[in-house]
Amino acid sequence: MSAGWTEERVVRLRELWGSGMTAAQIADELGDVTRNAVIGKANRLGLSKPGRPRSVKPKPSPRRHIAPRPAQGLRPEPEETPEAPLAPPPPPGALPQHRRCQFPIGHPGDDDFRFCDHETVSGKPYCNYHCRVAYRQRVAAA
DNA sequence: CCCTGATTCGC
DNA sequence: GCGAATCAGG
Repeated sequence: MSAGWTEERVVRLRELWGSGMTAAQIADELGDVTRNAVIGKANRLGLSKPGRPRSVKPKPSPRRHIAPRPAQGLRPEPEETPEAPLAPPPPPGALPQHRRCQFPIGHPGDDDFRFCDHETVSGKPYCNYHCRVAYRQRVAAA
């Protein structure tokens, strides 16, 4: 079964990728994807560092042949993350669990891994800050 | 030979 | 858009 790249999974990918996790680790964490899929998706998202622009390749015809691709050149840089929520989350019991931001903080599997726990915005599973992080590209048009 | 991310290109 | 195959570097 292939769970497509839902927004939640994309968000996890972004966080994990930025957290210094390797593609293999991320793939294992997300599950149901290979590291190639993770890297491929990361590339499409505009992540990935232009450190090694692999270009010089004869490309004899290992698979099939030509495809009129005009090259990709520049890719849009992702916006910088907005202001981080420095304020501490509400104390336990101050909010019902379903009103707490479910955004993962830290490295999954790590000892201090936890969730954001700030108050959520509306019906969203995340707080104001993480909604912007999570749904950055969405809610644009119009 | 193991791993890493990056790119290409058929689907 | 997706991801295996492939590449290139450590």
